[in-house]
Amino acid sequence: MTGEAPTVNDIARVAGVSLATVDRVLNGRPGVRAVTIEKVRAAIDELGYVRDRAAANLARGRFYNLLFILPDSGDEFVTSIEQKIRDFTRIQGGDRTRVHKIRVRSFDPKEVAGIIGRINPRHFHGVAIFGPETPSVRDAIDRLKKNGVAVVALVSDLPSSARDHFVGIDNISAGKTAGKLMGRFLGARRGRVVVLTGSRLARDHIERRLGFDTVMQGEFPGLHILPSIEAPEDPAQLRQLLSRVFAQEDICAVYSSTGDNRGLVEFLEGAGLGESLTVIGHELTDMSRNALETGTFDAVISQDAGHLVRSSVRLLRAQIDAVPHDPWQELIRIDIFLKENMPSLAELAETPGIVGPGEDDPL
Amino acid sequence: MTGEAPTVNDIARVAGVSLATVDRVLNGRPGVRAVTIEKVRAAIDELGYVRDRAAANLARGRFYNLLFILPDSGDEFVTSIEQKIRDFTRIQGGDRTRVHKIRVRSFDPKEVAGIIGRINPRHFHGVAIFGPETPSVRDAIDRLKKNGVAVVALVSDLPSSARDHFVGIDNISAGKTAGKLMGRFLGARRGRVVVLTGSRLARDHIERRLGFDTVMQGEFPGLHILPSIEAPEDPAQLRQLLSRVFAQEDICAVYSSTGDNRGLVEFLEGAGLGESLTVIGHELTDMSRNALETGTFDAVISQDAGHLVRSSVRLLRAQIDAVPHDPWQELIRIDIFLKENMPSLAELAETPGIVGPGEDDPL
DNA sequence: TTGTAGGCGTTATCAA
DNA sequence: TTGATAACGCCTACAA
Repeated sequence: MTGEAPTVNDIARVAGVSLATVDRVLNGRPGVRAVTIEKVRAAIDELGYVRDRAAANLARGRFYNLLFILPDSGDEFVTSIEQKIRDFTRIQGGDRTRVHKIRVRSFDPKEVAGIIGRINPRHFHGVAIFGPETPSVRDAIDRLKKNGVAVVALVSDLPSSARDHFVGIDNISAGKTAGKLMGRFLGARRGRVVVLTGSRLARDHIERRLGFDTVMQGEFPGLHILPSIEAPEDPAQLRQLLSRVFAQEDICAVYSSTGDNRGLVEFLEGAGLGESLTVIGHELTDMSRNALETGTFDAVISQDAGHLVRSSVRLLRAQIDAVPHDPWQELIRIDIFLKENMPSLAELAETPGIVGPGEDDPL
Repeated sequence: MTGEAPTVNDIARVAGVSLATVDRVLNGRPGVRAVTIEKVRAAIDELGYVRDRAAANLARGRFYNLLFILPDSGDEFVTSIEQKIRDFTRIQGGDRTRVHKIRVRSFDPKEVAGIIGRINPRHFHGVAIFGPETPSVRDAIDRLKKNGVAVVALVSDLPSSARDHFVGIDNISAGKTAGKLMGRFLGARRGRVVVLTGSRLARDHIERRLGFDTVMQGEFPGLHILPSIEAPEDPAQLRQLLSRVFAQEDICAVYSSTGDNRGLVEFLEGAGLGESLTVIGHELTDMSRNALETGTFDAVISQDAGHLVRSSVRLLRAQIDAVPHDPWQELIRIDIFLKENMPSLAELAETPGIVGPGEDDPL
């Protein structure tokens, strides 16, 4: 039951060949007779051999150099992704994975394509891209892939490209979820609904709006959805804009599909509007967490930034090594947070916490 | 930038000592002069050394033998945890971690304590326990801990014991979440609410009920919560019982705090009641997923079984190695699923999927 | 108190 | 087509 795991040596012995031959079979290298391959195979099956990947990486001297390309905005959500990349490095440091990041002028297709084009395939083995879906970006990704670099699209999918995976949520469903929740929360109430979208040239916001509208029109015809407002990134500008919008009568709800909640929350709390309206935002950030706490927000639709980062890393590594992954683990969930189920920071404080390499123990 | 990572050899060279001395300092072993320790420390800092834990484990020949103790019920939720343990083994096989599991007569304190007491600390380095909180269980855990075995409480906390961590959700908050959602979904409607609880002698169900009641009484006084019904595990029995309960007038909602939705869903669909009632259940299982799809369930409060398993394993390993963990990653979220944000099986099918050790490549 | 040498499981470089 | 043999980064006898 506790018997030590079989190793290549065991296989070699059982198959009556040398280590080198076993290795050739294991790694599908040429120069082995079919008969010999069969002998080795048989031994592998018989012993139930499973390769020790850590030892393999050690011997190979393999390092995983990964790059995250993120939009260069002050957006709370993007900032939290950056933070999680740092956390990852701190915790997982020393597992032969190095994660770098670069910020690119907010969804500027030329810039993004340029950066991708300049990636040295000998240096970076995998890239996670949070960027716009344009022909130039697509072509740059396809060239990267041709050069053997693993690629995942982050947050906003790039389905027309050759990216290996998409790491993020289905934004149409996220929009539908927001819509359903809003409709049910409002119940029999009728009125106008303000919708705020991001200024990004990205699929994610368009898709959220689409999903939201689908549900609202289909299931809650009593609510009147106003035309989308493209939210400026500067919180102060947004506040001004909102005060004009709220001059209208009969507004009963707000749906913000952006990942930046600063301007909206500041406006609502300043105007004392939060309590009376049904407000649903995106991404659990400091601002939205607070807004849930005070009752300004009724719900937040979110995707876990830490999960996005770790999932990207795992998928890139799996792609590089051509090994399988667990799709359930990599599926990013569309989180719904109410005040009641919001993960509290206090909860985390009770645990040992993320400690650095320790004064006397650089593990 | 890509410079190879520093190794013990580099430290030895820079500090002007031997590998063995470096190792002694790294592992805090005795027999090194303070001056030497300082030299080594300095070299470590200077080079920014981070230990390669995989190599360390390889050298040590370390294996992690972990044991999951689960209640022996046909419960869908427990079954899904078992499944995730198998998935973990399949995917993570070969990372020097062996996960075993044992089923214990459903929440029988004597049995559980007996099993825990019989664990050989030389064989198992870590144990995850999903069991009842009784003095005998607590004492058995405390003895285990004294023998140097890492212990986590799974799903249902054992706070009075010496367990190292709790892996699961805050069930009071989960109950509150269900209550809030139900209250808001019902809006102005009034009526009676049926509550189903598990037959387990466990904290989790008591806590859920507590949280649920708190919110209902505090925020939705128009709803009348009926006394809890302890649901029998046999679906057929539960159906019978429910048909008697539903003879009452004016029932507008059902909250089931169990993780087994078979009997309830079968009853509701059989009686054609799903659509008109507001129904909230726990745990995303085949049954509840289906019930969301058809509209029988309005929402499901859940905790990710895969996350529970992986988190337990990571925490046990971190405890065994005395290394830090990422509390954000280990925090189990209280998931809310509506039909709209339910992870679909189809979504997973598009990916490569969990493949076995492959015919020609036992990686 | 310190150092040397060998080994963990795998891969890679030779030579046979 | 095969097999010795030396790495990889770390740990652990045992020797000095």
